Amino acid sequence: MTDASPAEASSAGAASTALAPTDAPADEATQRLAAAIDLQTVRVVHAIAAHGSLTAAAAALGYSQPAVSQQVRRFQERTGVALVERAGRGIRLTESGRVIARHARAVTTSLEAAAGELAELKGLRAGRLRLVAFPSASPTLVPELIASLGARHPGVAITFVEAEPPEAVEAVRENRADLAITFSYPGDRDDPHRASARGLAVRAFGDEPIRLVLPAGHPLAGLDDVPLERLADDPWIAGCPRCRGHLLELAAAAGFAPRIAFETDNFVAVEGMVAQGLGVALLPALALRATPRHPGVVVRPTAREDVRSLHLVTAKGAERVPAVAAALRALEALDPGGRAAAAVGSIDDDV
Amino acid sequence: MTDASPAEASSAGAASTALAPTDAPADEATQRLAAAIDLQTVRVVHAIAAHGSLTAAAAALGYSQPAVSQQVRRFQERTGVALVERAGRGIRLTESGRVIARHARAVTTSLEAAAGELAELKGLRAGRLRLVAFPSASPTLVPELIASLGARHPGVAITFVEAEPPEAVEAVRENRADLAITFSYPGDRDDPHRASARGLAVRAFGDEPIRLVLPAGHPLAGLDDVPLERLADDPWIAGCPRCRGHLLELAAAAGFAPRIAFETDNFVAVEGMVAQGLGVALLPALALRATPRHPGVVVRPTAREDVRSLHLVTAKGAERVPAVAAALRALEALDPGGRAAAAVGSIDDDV
DNA sequence: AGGCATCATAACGAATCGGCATGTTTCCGA
DNA sequence: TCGGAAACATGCCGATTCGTTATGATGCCT
Repeated sequence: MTDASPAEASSAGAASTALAPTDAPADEATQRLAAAIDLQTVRVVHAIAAHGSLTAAAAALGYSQPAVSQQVRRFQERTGVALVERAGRGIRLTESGRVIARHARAVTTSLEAAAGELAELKGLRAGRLRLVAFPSASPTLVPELIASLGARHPGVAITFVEAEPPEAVEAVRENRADLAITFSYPGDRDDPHRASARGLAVRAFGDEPIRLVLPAGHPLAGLDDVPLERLADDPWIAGCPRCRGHLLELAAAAGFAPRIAFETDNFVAVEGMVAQGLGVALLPALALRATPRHPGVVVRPTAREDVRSLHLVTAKGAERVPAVAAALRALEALDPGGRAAAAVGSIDDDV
Repeated sequence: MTDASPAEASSAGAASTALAPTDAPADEATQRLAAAIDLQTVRVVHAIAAHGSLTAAAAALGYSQPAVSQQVRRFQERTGVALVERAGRGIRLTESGRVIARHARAVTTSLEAAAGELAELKGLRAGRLRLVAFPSASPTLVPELIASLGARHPGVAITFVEAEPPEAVEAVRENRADLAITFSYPGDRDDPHRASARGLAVRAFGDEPIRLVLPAGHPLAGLDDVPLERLADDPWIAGCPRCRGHLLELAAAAGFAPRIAFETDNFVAVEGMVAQGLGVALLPALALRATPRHPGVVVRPTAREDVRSLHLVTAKGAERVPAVAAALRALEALDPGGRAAAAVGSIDDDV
């Protein structure tokens, strides 16, 4: 029967049934089989199909020959489906084996695509970082972070939204942001990192000095550091609403209640007002670092070296998210509190 | 920052890199990751994505909650890629987790398709059986097998090719056939099941009686069984080439050398010749079963109840191929040697 | 503050896996 | 026809993985 007339007799309906795509909701037998198919079997069968023998497949996979042999045998044992049959001193795939080999490509391709995307994320050639930070970080820390991160990992898409600490923390909690840069005052009554940050990961990010901003001609402008109580009678310009709380606290600690003449959350405006002699102000170092010093003001540390604490807030476990991890590393590399750069008198020497 | 103006700042080239499909030949990192992704993780992540929590995913998969928890943790440990992060008292998928969840569909779909096809094969709603059998089985065993198998498993595509035993065995060996029905004579010199069938699985399929065909008016036509030696002087009609060998052997055993007057491999023609009184013949029972008896002949068993042996030949291990297994079962259910049906005198009562 | 829901951790037993050593079968060449 | 080589099969062992139960930690809600 080499090339003799093949008297073929096909039973009725064979092709139609055999070729019908299985879009029916997997019957029980299918499900049992699907559960029995493990990736190792798929890989092994794929290798066998590609290389033609168990030995060659084993070599290609970096396994020993018996390992492959057993893998195949186990599948047969637990499913009753033979994948190979002996052919001379070698083997060949059965119909079932070829079925698996055929689908193996699709599976491994999908998995490799997934692995590729993961590698992109892990290698930070992809991924995203949704950043939230308080206003005075916007012109300082945030651009520095974005520059540093963008240079090292051009594939990471960074988005930034400005928000005060409570809203920033909430954004992380609600998964609208991956990383929040926040601050808190030592005795903050409603420190968002106390109540509302539970369930989140909060990292200390150093302390940011609080500076006194005085008109250039102020009587105390000559002092190296200024005791707050000596400004008890000066009019005050309060910064952002939250900063105002801090001012009240520091003043109380110094034994007086500040007379707040003006209020604005625009720290550039604060400087302008101080320069005009409308009052004195407390500003965090970062806010001062954002712009060149106004010629009409002088900046002095407070005698107590008051600070506010910076924090990095993420979801718990998010430190393992590559983009977040990279951002955290980049932030640590920055000068967190801005002490060095913001040291009095050397404010302008930007990095 | 609920719906405040989102001052988005995206680092350069983010989108392009992030969205570029990974058609590059998987780099090393990708390969390590691909190897680390196991099916269980994929299933677990898929379930988490679908159900929103580890507990629900565990329930859906039929596992305990810690099992799922650990599965996720192990993946993180061995790849350094976080799949979930805490969110309140629950969890949510990270970017990486969503990547896997997204591809999980493709993977499980492929696997289910494969499982479906395997189930089809296993359940014999699909599959094929390439059958080879010797000529006198063509009108008897083969149609019966096809009918029986086709009725029980309409999805199995059966093809049949007629071939003498040596070619049939070779067809199985060369994977041009899945199942061969063959025969051999007791003392067959070149029994294909001895030398050439090594490496194949050969099953005994019972013995088929050899009948004497005599002209109706032959002097020995009245005997119940005919000693062969009493036909030493009759002219003989030899059947197929291989049958001729058997005839010579049986005659030799009976102590004579048959005078072969005619030769044909067409057993219908043999009967016609015998009816014309041109000689006597030996025919296997199956050949006789194929057609109604010619009125001019009588059929008698030989005194020694000579037989030829039938065999079923498959590739080693092929008995686990569903279609082959079903065919073997169906064949065993048939009356192998055709003894009952082919018993003398009751030849015509077909099943 | 207490109760419930959810996830994390620890410890344990079972199953799986892969390697090595060795046996069996088949092919091939002298 | 008789080794020898090639290929797969098998038995056994140590290591690892996996899933379970029991228990702890945390966060949400009333």
